[in-house]
Amino acid sequence: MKRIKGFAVTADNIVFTIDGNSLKVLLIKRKNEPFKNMWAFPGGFVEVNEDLEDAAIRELYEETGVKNVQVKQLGAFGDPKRDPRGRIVTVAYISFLNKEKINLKAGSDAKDAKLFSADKIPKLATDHNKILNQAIQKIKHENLFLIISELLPKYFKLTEFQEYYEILKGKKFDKRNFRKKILRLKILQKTKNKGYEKYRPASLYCFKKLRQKSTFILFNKL
Amino acid sequence: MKRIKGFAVTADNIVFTIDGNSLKVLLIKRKNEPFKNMWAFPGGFVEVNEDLEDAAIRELYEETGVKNVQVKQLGAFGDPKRDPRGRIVTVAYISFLNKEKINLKAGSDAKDAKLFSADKIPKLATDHNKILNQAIQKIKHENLFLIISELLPKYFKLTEFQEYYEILKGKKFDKRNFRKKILRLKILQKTKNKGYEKYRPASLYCFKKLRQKSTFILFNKL
DNA sequence: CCAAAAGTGTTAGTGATACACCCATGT
DNA sequence: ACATGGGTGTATCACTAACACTTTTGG
Repeated sequence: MKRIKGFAVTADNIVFTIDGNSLKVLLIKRKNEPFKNMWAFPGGFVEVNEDLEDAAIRELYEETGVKNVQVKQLGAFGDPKRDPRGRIVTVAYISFLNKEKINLKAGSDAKDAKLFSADKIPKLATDHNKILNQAIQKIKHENLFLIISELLPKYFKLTEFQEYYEILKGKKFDKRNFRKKILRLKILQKTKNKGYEKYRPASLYCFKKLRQKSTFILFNKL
Repeated sequence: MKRIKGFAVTADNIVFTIDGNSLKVLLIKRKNEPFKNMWAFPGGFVEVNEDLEDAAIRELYEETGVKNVQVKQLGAFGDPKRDPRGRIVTVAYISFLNKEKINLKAGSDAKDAKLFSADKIPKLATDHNKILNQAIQKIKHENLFLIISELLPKYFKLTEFQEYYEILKGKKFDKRNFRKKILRLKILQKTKNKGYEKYRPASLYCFKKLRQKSTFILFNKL
């Protein structure tokens, strides 16, 4: 483990997905010191000529094979004692992925990659538990519809939409009221497709292509 | 102007206040290269053993004499080309100050310090215009009551509260409806003090000391 | 008594919540 | 025919928005 002179900057990814009926976080098991064998966010050093966000996306790809991700910055974490190698400031990025897109592969820096339920997180490397808590707080106060649109597949049932909403909010909603509320917003489009299942097939919906203005309206509606 | 090897990290302060009838931002005129003589946020290099937030608070004090500030992180900005001296990542912090507390003094790195109306900002050093826009966007989606509580003096008239709210929202509200709404939230306490002015004196209010729970409720009410 | 800001109530509309049954399909 | 999840309407309540006059004070 070599010490670092001056400042170094890392980019870390907090990748959320919904699987089964809970919110999950993608973590990797560290292969190297420091924090060897502990679970941590996928991430790593930003290169000197690389943009912070690009570094996050690159690291995520290298360590987990995940591609084409939209990331959103959570913030910088720079406690002087957060890394024994020296002064390492990390910039954390949040992303949301449909579970189908997560094709777990262990990369260079990771022995193993795994999804953990957000409410059953082990002790993570360095300050990653603190960062994760902040991320979870943040998403609770964000526009859930935008988040859900990233988590859902292209076509989905209203019931699935509601399930995701309930997982993110952490509580149940009345089906009739929920449907009225969503449909009133006119952000969804009913398609002619029907889900094929054991029982009565549901209508499938997709998101309308939004213009600037409607995105803004959405923002204020929760 | 000396070049920097590897990474350096700075902390910048975006200080908002309300003065007259507009939202203002505190800027300093840079004394040194790069961006000499341009307006910029008060800020500077984080020391190797210093926490990011502490650095922001220290720099703000050194450059403007402002003390006892609560700062909130906006995020990290790290375009590789944002500073000609090399790779400098900045972490930006937002704070809100009652105008009385801003006692402008030009410090080591600043020739001059001044409040600018948020809608009349000149071309600033490096990416500071971009950062400021992001800060303004952020506060529009934040809990205005918490922000107003930092901007107002300890005792204030409901009319002042409403003025501040209107400035932050960028529109006018009906006085009767506004008062009903605020008072219904029960976050304010009427005091026995009365403002002394030319005309009919107004009751002065202050914020109740909030417990955890009410802070949370507040959060969801806008 | 005049000027200026403080203070106060009612009504109509809109969105949120609570609540229970029938429908379409596969087996 | 039954089991399962899909789909629908109505009544109440709370909050929002529109709207104008009286009160208190200093000069």
